[in-house]
Amino acid sequence: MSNRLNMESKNLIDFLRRSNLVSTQTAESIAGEFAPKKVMANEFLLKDGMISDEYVFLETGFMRAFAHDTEGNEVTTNFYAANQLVFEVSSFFNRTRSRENIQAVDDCSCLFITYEQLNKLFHSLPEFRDFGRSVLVKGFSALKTRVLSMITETAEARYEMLLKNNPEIFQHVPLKHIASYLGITDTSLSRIRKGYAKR
Amino acid sequence: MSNRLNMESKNLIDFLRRSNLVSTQTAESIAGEFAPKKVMANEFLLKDGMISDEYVFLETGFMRAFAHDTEGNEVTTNFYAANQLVFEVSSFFNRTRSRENIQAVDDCSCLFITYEQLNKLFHSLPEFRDFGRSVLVKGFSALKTRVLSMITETAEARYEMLLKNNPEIFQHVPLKHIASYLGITDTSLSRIRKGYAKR
DNA sequence: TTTAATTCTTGCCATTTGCGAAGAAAAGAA
DNA sequence: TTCTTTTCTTCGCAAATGGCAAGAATTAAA
Repeated sequence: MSNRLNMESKNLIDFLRRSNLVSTQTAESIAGEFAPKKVMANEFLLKDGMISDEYVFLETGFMRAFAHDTEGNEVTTNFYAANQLVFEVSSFFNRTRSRENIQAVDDCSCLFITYEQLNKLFHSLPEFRDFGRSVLVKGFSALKTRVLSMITETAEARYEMLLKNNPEIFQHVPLKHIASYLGITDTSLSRIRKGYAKR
Repeated sequence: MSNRLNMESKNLIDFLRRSNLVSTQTAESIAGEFAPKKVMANEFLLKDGMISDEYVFLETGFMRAFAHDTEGNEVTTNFYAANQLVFEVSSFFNRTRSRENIQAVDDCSCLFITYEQLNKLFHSLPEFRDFGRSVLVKGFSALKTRVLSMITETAEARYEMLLKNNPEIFQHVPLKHIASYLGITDTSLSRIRKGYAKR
């Protein structure tokens, strides 16, 4: 394997290592299976109706996932910053058509493996299985937190949380996408930002 | 293994089989590891602050999961009917303290294995690994759908969906629990049921 | 640079939902 | 059955949010 490829994999190796579920050596051999891939701004990593076949690590760039509601409006379901995994769990693991789109916001450089490769690695590397499970569980847990905040917090509180915890999102996407992610209209978000609820 | 135990496991075996991921033989040997357990009405299968150590199959009865919001109000996060798995993903797999409670609504009879047993089975039975992954992925996907419906649908539409798809819930728990699950107050739910939005 | 498209803000008004409280209804306990 | 507790409904009012539309601001394209 070329030195250059090693350099490219460094972030992925670190990402694998940080889980504390895989050894350095295993992390390196896992990362060695990943192939590079560029996605230019506005291009789609996944289109609804397609079956996702790529388990993607985002090295640089920024992505957004969205679905369409019954009236055809875009509803943002997720944002992805660098050094994160980007894939649609349901389509990828169930081999079903995705209901979501994943689009590059900026030019992105990625590393990916296919479903088949992932399963081979799961089969041969118990550590990677644990890692894969951990990814799912963490995502699950984050989603639960999100449901809870949708139920118990006001839109204003959810906005402030997002601003505090994920300020980078605001540097990459228009407010209307953030609004739909928060479950409100762009009008409401504008009012919230204005601080019209001053007391 | 006693005949009686086999009888008790029948629903679990069917449940495992229906995934199409495990053979009948494997399903039987998996089910053989499960131990029975009763949870009387109002008792807790899991209390917040505890670390969940049981992967539970609910044979008969009905359960409810709930968390507390910042003001201490109960927020229902899930309902569990018979022939379903009942466990808190995050606490169980991450070995962390649960933020949720799971309480028996009626007298329940369950079958369960521990975290350790589950991992042993995962290690020795690839088919069961696939099953376990499928359970996680399905739950993940259902949660996503829920978030989307919270964002794109009115409380009335969410109520009608729940009534249509999960009518059994209404036979087991008071409306206030259903209200908090839908993300509204019991007052609002009452108005929606009244049909005040008649047109 | 000029034009066009997109995004963001604002105002008006309607709708949805919440809050607190009171009473009715139902369920559970004595 | 009678009493007590819980649940459910209803009311008046306030707050949050949406829909529509117009214009301002920003960004992209020509």
